[in-house]
Amino acid sequence: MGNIRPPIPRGQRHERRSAKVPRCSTTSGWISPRRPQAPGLPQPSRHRTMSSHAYPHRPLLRGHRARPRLRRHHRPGAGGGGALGYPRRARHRGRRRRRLHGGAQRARVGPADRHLHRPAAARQRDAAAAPGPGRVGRRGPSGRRRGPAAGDVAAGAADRAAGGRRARRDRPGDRRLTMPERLPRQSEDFPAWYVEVVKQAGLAEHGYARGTQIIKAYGYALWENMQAALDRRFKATGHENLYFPLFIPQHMLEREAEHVEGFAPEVAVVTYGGGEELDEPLIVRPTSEAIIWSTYARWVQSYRDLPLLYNQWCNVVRWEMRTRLFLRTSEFLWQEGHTAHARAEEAREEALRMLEVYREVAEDELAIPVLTGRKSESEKFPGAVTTYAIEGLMRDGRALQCGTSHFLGQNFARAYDVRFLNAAGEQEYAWGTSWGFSTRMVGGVIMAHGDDAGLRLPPRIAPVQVVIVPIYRSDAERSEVLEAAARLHAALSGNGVRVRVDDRDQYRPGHKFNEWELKGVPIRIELGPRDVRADQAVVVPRAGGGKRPEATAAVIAGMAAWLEDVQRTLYREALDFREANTHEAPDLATMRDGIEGDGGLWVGPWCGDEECEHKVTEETRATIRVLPLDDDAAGTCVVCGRPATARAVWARAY
RNA sequence: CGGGAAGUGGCGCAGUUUGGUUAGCGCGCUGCGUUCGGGACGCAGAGGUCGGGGGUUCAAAUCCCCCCUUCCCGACCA
Repeated sequence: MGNIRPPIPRGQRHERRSAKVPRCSTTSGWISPRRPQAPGLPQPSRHRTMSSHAYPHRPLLRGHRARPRLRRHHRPGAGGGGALGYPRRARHRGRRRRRLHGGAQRARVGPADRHLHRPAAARQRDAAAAPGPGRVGRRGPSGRRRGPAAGDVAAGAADRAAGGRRARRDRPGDRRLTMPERLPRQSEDFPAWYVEVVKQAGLAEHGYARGTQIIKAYGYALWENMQAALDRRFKATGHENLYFPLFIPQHMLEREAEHVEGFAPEVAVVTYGGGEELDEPLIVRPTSEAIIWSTYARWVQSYRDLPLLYNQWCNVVRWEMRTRLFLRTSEFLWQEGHTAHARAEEAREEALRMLEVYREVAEDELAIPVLTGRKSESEKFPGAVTTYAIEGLMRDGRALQCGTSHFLGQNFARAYDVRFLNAAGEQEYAWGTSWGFSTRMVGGVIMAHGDDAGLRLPPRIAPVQVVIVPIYRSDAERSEVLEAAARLHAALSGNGVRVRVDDRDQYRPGHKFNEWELKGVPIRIELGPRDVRADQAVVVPRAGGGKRPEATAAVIAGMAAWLEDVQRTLYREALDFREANTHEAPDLATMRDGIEGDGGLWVGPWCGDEECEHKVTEETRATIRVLPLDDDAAGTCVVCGRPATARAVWARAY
């Protein structure tokens, strides 16, 4: 596959550039080009700043052609930082930059950077010089594209028989695709398969700003079904929804030390609004603990005000280095629950209760088996006492964190002064939890279940559960079949099945079969004249079975159960896959080889020392995904041989 | 931030090395017709600031300079 670009209409690309000066601008990091740095916050240095070229707040930035990047740590005396000190990462990057620039105490790094690289034109010349493979199309002698070449027919048939898709490469070794709707094979190039399936199934495409995404109707419908599954469980466990603002005054975020240190590098800040520089920059929320706990301070006086059990559905922004549709985007959608309690045990129970809600939704609704447990110190949420997580295994052998629930202790209550008078008449800090589940899980569903033909969606969350594809030749047949399809549609949808009739005239049935398989619809019904006459339909589940004719009455009566079969099959296959790819780690070397090979989950005793944890990560690029709660800590650490304090599950993760 | 690849109709690309008629091809799209049980075909059409800005030239998609954007790998990352 070549590069995959967001399909930006040229007109719009142009327009974007010549657009009117925006009323406010967002920059990454705590950067304001004309002002001294706001005190107290560390300066992240690893992110790019949007330049004045792309976002021309011209009146304010005139004369600042160079990138308006200010780096606190280039200044003398900045090393001590504010009261909160530096984030580790910022410090590290700082060292690196000083090397590059000969230690110059520069406040602004301008185009000098650029000269370190080869000019784009030169790079393009180099590329042009390299001979590429010839253009390949699936073309017969007549110049037609379609219609497999003679040799392909047998292969295609064999492929289909095996449940796979027809061979789609013209020559061995040619990785290019001839058609936008053909998918790369999952086994050959998983990342390419992922991007293509997301696009071709109509789930999402790239946005216009770096790392953003446009969630299309089909992808959003999938998310809405996940939302519904979560939301009704939140309500059932006593929570209410509310909404806090997108913008958070900068000072608010600074109060919890670990929290700000964890998030500072990936925060976006608004410094201009209404054409003027703001007195106090506004953070675009990366999460809402700061603003919510600030508010809880006003809401809580006595133990009678507790617990507070709130959730919000919203977007958050985190400036990420590398992004992938759904899995890691600069802006994403999620829910964040925030609760406050009078007693520690109660908060701890709440965190575990919501972890269980996440487990249930992942397994019962998304059909993704997950491991539950707590995170190691280095992986936990900044500001939490304990982070719990559910962790799933994707079909490429990498793990995906599917949801997190945090026991916050009194950390945020102390930072934001949330105190209450207890029954004994004493002032006490409240105990907190927070928990989140995001659109990332759309990516999880894709990667946990998808196959070479495309998505396979669990029926409980599939936007379309059943698609009816009518088949006909003449006009008479057409109306006969479409009438029968409409009757079937009415009957199924009357039973609560999400069903659609694909009556598009411009595509033939075969095309529709492939398209709906790509889109992961759990059950397809083929309905032709022969079926109508026999009062039957052909039923084709996306997972777990072949085609079979069924009497119309049976289709109507049996559909709910068949959908459940698909749901079960997907879960079963995912569970079998996980079990086949979960290994006991006897020692570091075995683990390294295994992870290097097929990936998977590697379980082994761990002494609890961060040094051992880092050593494994250095050697294998795997991290501790979870420390299962119920496992005993028998054995000795796979790294150092000391007695274990926990069993750890290791994997390379998304 | 380091390394690599790329920007030409909606999508995928050719053309750039060696500047020169009117910028091509496939898919998709529109209309009509024939088709329709596993990705149909014919005919006719529509659609392009060659990423942006400068420069060189009689002449620039093509040469030079600057800039922007995207993708991949690494570093980084809840």
